[in-house]
Amino acid sequence: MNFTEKIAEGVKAAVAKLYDHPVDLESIMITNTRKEFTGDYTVVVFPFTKPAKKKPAEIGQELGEVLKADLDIVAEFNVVKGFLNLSIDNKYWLEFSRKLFKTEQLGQAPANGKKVMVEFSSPNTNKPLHLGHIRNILLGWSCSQILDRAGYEVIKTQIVNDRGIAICKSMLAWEKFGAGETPDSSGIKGDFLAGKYYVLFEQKFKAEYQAWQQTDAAKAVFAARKKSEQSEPEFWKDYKNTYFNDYSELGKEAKAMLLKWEDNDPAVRQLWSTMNGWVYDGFAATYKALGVDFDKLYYESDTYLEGKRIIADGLAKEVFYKKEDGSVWIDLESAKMDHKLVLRSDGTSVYMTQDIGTAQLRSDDFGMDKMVYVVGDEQDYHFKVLFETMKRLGAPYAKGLHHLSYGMVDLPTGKMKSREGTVVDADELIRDVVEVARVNMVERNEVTGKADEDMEEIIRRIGMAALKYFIIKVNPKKRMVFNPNEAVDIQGQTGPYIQYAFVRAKGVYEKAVQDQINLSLADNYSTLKPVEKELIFQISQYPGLVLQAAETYDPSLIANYCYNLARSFNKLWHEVSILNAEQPETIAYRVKLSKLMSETLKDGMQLLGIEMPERM
RNA sequence: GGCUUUGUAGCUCAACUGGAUAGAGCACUUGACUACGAAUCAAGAGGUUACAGGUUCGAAUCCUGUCAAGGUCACCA
Repeated sequence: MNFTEKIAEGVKAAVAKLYDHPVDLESIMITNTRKEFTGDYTVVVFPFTKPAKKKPAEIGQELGEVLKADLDIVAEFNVVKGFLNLSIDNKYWLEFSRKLFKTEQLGQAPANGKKVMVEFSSPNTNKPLHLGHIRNILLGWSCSQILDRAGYEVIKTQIVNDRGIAICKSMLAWEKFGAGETPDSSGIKGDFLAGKYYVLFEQKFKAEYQAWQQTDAAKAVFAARKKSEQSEPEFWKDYKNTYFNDYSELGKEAKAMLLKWEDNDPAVRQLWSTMNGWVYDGFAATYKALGVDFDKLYYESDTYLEGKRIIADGLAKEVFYKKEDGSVWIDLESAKMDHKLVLRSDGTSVYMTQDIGTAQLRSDDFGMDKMVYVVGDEQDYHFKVLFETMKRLGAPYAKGLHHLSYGMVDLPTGKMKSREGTVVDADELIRDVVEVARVNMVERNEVTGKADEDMEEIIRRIGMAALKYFIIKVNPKKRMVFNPNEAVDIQGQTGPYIQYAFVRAKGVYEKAVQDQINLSLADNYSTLKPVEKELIFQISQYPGLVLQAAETYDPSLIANYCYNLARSFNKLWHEVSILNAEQPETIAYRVKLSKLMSETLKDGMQLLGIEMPERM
């Protein structure tokens, strides 16, 4: 048992003894003592003022005396206002740390027999990945690592939005204007090439739309607008989709292509799989650079039919209802939501249809207990509706569905907008951060004069750590600001800072092994300085933190923890000497402590998808 | 407009889920390198936690209202 639990038990017994009052363990508030006070743990005594009918300070004094007498771990206590600060006997800290030294995999929870599926990335196949995807991918990857460590069997997946009008736009533009260009012939990465034609389509469409606005037909449409106060530019902006669907030549062609696709037209299907193939190759390269992979991919083109089948079933079970025009809806008013369309009047599927089908297919494949969707917060409502719908359909995993909703990544100038060309490309960003790491490394090497063939990998790890840590340290639900023009920090609360603490600690341990220092002498160490205790204390928090991060789906907890741990170690580093300590048992103890610290850091950072360099 | 999320130092973020004097980093000022590595450490300055009420021993955190920013309310995905 850990100290907190022992103290809680002690407080429970003491309150019963002193005030004849039962308290349950969960309601006892025990916090870590703030560093401006002496002590390790603090019991908040305010809750006991009612049953005890005494002043907080008095209760604290009485409780403290009983705890000191009854609990051998409590060495000293002091009372400040309503706070009872307890100091744990050094003896127990030492005993505790020796236990930690022997632990194999700190933080690895035993398997809980449950399966969880984590869906992340899920890009459209008409353009390359950007900064927003990076946040998504890092969150999803990190979450799956954390859940794995918390004892779940994890399946990493994504839904590839490989069909629909968007990809048809790219295909059409390529067919009309591409002149047979391929990634090989042009040297352009596949996802960028598809993106190029998507943009080209939008440009051609925009030109067509603007020309049309001058026609008499358009003028009649504008004159007949409902909101008479609306200005012409505003109206045309709102009208764009209607124009695309009802008037546009290009729109007509794109939609015709979509219909051919749905009819399995061989030529269209051929072009579709060719262009998607280019895109997948491009994505694969980006995923590799980010160090992530997936266990199973789902393609929208495969799942939308399953969705339609489930809608038909649900219609029979009266989960859904059909309107006169043939469209199918679900009434969620009893759950304080609206009516939502699940199937168009022409029988074709919508977004919701596909998600319903995908969920069912996944359950058929894996029988998961939980599923986490890593998707931006603009889709909060969509997932509320989806989860409620799955519940009503009676899916056994419905209550295990979770939307890991995260805020957008903003630029200092505001939102990223593809139309304004402010989208930060993922590949480019990765190249840039590694380049910053390289420049720094070169500067350092001019001083130290060391360089070798492993350097390239070390530089890559440092650059990626800087980028990943910057993004993952922010609480997912908050919007975050990223300035691509400023180099990603490598000093202070950053990935490289944590890597540096790791490299130091690891270096000390390796040197100790090389010098054949007798590490078993650590058992004789008995003094224990505050900086050492602080480190043990923090390391002891790690397993609980992993579980908390898993429960809250929040990798930023781990990120902030790693920083604090690294900071404590750096502090210790400056305050005391490790290999040059006076007593052999002190050296041995500190070496072991450094090793434990470095292993914990490495593990924590691995959960964030950040690799540690051997040297820096 | 309805619903919803977020407002914390100049900037980027914390705050153990209601606990003590709201903490870090960057930037700024000042000290500490003969490598157990200074990508570090120590110190200084920087705050009416958007605003106004309320709840209680105690509020950045919970409730109400106001203001600001974002999202959403498609037979788009």
